[in-house]
Amino acid sequence: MQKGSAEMILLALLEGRARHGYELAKLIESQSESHLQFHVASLYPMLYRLERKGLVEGKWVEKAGERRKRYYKLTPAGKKSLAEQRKSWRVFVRALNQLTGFSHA
Amino acid sequence: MQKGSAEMILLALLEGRARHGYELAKLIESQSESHLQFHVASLYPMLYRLERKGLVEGKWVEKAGERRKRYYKLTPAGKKSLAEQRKSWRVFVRALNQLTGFSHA
DNA sequence: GTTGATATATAGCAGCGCCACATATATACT
DNA sequence: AGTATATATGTGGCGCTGCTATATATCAAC
Repeated sequence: MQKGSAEMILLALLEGRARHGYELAKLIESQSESHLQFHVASLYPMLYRLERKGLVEGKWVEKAGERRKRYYKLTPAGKKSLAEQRKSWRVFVRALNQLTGFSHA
Repeated sequence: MQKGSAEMILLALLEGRARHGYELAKLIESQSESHLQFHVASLYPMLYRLERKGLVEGKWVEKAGERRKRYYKLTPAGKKSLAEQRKSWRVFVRALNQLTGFSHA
């Protein structure tokens, strides 16, 4: 997995709605047909980091007959950061393509 | 700049012909219109790493009236590694696109 | 003769993601 | 009742990658 992109992916997945850690991991693995997978153990520290940076906000949710879960959602700062990361991602891919002829198709 | 991609870029640039460190840095900066730039100081350690891993091979070249330069070229292992990295890069971009709707165009 | 471009080198550091391990609960199988 | 599996979160330690700062040396230009 491409280093440095994990954060961007997490933010993107939280864009639509709040999700909890385990859900994110499963989502990434299934949606990408196991091409991307990052280890659950990496995920939680990453979420803490994002929370510490103010990009996401976590909230404990407890339901009867279920384990407690921590749902994360994007903060305004998180949305802004995601937009910037999307932009620089596009710039990067374009530049890489030009430099090396690496195709994306 | 996307972490983990520097190595791939260097290998790709050495694919055609041998180049020296400073040339690589300038090439990356100019060809990408300064969108990608990595600092000269990062470059040399990276080249040593690639050499230690057997992916490139360095050779000192001395010419009268010029500073000595160290030209690096791809080894067979380097070519193989580049091919693999290109492949997984494509897989990654496709998966990312599917997961997040990130465009590359 | 000093500045700027060319060219290489090293020490130290922070972030990112991995691995191994740990904990706890609900469900399903046997 | 016992056990395995899936769900869900947490932690300590580690290695790689790339950055910053700094150093050295030569050539061209002014």
